[in-house]
Amino acid sequence: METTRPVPEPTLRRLPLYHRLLKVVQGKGQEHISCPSIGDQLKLDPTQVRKDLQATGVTGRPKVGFVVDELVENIEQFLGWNNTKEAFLVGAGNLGAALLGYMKFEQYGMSIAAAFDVDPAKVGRSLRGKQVMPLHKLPAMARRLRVHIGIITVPAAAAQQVADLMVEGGILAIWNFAPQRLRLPEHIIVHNEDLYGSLASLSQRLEGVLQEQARTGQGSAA
Amino acid sequence: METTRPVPEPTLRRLPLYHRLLKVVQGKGQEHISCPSIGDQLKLDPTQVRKDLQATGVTGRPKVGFVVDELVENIEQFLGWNNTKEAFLVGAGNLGAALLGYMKFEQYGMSIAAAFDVDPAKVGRSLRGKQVMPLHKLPAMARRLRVHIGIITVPAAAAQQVADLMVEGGILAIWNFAPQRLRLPEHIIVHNEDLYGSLASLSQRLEGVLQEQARTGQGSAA
DNA sequence: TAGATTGTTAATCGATTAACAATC
DNA sequence: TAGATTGTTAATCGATTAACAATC
Repeated sequence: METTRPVPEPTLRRLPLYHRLLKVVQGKGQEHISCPSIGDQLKLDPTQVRKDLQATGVTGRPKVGFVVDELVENIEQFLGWNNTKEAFLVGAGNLGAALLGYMKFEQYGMSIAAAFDVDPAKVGRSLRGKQVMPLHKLPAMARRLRVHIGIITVPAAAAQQVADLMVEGGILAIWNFAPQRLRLPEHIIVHNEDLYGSLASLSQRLEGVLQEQARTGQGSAA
Repeated sequence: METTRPVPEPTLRRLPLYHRLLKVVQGKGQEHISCPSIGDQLKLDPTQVRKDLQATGVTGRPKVGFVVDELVENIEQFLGWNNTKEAFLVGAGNLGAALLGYMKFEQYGMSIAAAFDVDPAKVGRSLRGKQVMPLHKLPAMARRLRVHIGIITVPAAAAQQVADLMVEGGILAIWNFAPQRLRLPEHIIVHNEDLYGSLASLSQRLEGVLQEQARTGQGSAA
């Protein structure tokens, strides 16, 4: 029995990028598109684009390229954007509020069903149109509503405890925005967003450029 | 002349993780720590931990490990957390407000000096204690204050235009939260945060698990 | 000393990129 | 047809992991 190799993480992350471009192209009424053309617009290697698209199951025609409508449909299908999954968000602070309100996750296959918090001042009210429930109710509600995604936007110190409650509620995938690695059962899927790591990398690279400038004496005179 | 190899991106992203753990360890009064111990607590390979730490320039002692204080100091030094860099944030919406207020970036070497927006209703007011300025003033202010970091939290459609203004202002590093790839001069450092890509990956993996469950018939009965 | 841990070199692994025949 | 593009296999590249002598 052949074990189907999982689709590479980088590919999964690029698919929404293609989707966005394709929607624009679709809006212009263009029917076909080639990998070199996509690669050119997105600054990606054409071969890489082709491999990524093939992961979704589409096939193209030499000389012509791929059918735009088909590509859009396949990506949506492949990423499960058609059957929306429900999520619970824990931590109704600034970041939590931003995720609740700003992002149009519904288009991307996820709907945040409710928010949770321990702060009595927040519980019971509604935030960006979503009810804020007391945290201790999460496990029971997650089981009852069969919610499988948990979003953590609490301070680092509280993250592990929240994650434990999510697991107790049968949640299978956790999107963790707290700067804290979680200890979880093997089968749980975790994505650590880790903004500090991202910032660290950006700032270290910048440090290098600035020192280079200082050394060669080319200041901010552009 | 030997060209010093740049530190791998994944290493840079892990350094804040070590730092956080080390601060905890430091708080407990522990003086030394070994790579196997760090790896154990962070679920990372000990050799990887050693390589990462070596990138910052520290050396350890066999059998004993590394001096905690020295590690903390070296990481902070290496990531440039000691001399704080100033940043401008553009897009005073939900996410922008969250980044302005929630995150304690100051501890991590970055301070957001001001926010910008095109919305007259937002301009002139202050948000989370920071002034919101009209966008068109960004280039001149960035040059005058020698701000080198730009944070983009505007809708995708406006992102490129904002990026162009940043470049005009001499900004060297862009932290982009808009789901839009930017066309920039070669020397500009960009980090795309791309939450949709992250979500896509999470949800596709979950899809796989759910289908597996459906196939083998083990429902949510834990 | 014995044994854990470092520093370093080699092997593995996975993703990106290059090469090229097949095809429309 | 000629030539661009696909599909696929091979080469490259970089990061992770393994192996092992040096050392405290």
